[in-house]
Amino acid sequence: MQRVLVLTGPTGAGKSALAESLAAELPLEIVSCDSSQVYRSLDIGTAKPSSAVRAVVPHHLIDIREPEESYSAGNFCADVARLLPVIHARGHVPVIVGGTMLYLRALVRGLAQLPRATAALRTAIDAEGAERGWPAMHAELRGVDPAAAARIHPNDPQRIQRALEVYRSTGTPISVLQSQTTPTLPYAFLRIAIAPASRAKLHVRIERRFAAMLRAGFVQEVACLRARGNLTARHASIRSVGYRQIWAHLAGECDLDTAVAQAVAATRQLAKRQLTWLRSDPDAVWLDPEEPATLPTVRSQLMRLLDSGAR
RNA sequence: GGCCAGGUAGCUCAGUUGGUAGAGCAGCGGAUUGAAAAUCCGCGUGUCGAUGGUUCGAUUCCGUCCCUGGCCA
Repeated sequence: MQRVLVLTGPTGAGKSALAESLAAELPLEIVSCDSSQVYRSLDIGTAKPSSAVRAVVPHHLIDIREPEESYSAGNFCADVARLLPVIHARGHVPVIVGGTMLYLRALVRGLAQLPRATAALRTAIDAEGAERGWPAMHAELRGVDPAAAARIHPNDPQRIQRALEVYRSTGTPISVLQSQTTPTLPYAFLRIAIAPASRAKLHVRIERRFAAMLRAGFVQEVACLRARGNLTARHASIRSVGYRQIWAHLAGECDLDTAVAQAVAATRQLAKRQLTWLRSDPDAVWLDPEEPATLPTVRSQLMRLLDSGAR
C-alpha cells in the first residue's frame, strides 16, 4: 500500500511554511485539506498560500468553489482519490497539508455510504425545527433511530437534521449506515502533527497572525464579499473563523475592536478543537515547528516516500 | 483639598436584610461520518481594595487609608 505524508496541526502552527520549505528541495505537490481555502475570494482570512508560491509549487483543492457553494468531507475524499494517482504518475510526491480534521479522518477511516445533502430537504427540516423546536425533532429521531438519538444531543440541530435527512431520503437509520464504514482509499496516511510546545505560544502566534491579516486588508476583503450581494451569514464560507466576526461588524452588530477580539478568540477555540482531534489520533507523530530538528525529520520521511515511489 | 459613585473570577458585572459568593464572555477538557474554520456537551476557591473595630461570625455594618471615575473648589 502506498504511503502518503500528511502535515496537519492547529491553525497558525506553521504547517504551510514547513511545506513550503520542503517544496524548495523536493518535487512536491501540495493537496490542501482545508474547508475554507476551497473558496475563491477568501484569501487573506484563510491564510491562503500566495499566488507566487502557488506558481512555483503545485497546490490542489484551493479555489475550487465559489463562496456561495458548498464543499464536504465526501467531496474531499473523492477529490483526493482522483488526485493522488495523477501526482504519483508525474513522479511527484503528494503531501496533504491542512487542519480540517473531519476531512482527514474521513480519508483515514473512510466515510459511510450516505446520501449527500440536498438543499430542499435541509430547508424543510430547518423550518420544521425552527417551528417545533429541536428537542421535538430529537424525539422524532429517537422514534426512528434510537441509536443515533442516543449519540446526538437534543441541542445539536446540525446533527439531528443530518440524521433525519438521511432517514427520510433512504428509509434507513443513519446509525445503521454509519456502522458499515470502512476505509475506502488504498493508501496509508502518515500523520505529522505540527504544534508548538505550549498553548501560550500558539496563542501568541494566532494573535500576531490575525493582526497581520488586518494590515493586509482583511476587513476590505470581507466588505467585498458583502458587496457581492448573494452571500449571507448562513453560508459555510462566511461562517469561517474571522469572516463571521468581521461580517457581523460590517453589518453594524458590533464595533471593529469587539469583532477583532471575537475573531481572535474564535481562532483560539478552533485551534483547541483541532488539538482535541489530534490527541485522539494514536498514530500521529508530534513535532514542534520551532524545533530545529523538525524540518530535517519531515524531509527524511519524505525522501523515504520518494524512494519507495520511484523504485 | 471637599463632595459623590465605584473597587467582587483573566474581563464586564450581579449578589450577600451579617453565616466566606454567581452570571455572561474569555480560558480549559470532551464529542465529532457529505455545512466541520461547522455544530454541540461538560468544567467556577476568587486575599469580595488594605487595615483596624463591633460581632460567636465581616466580603456585607462602622472608622481610617489606598486606588479609579465624576462633580465642586
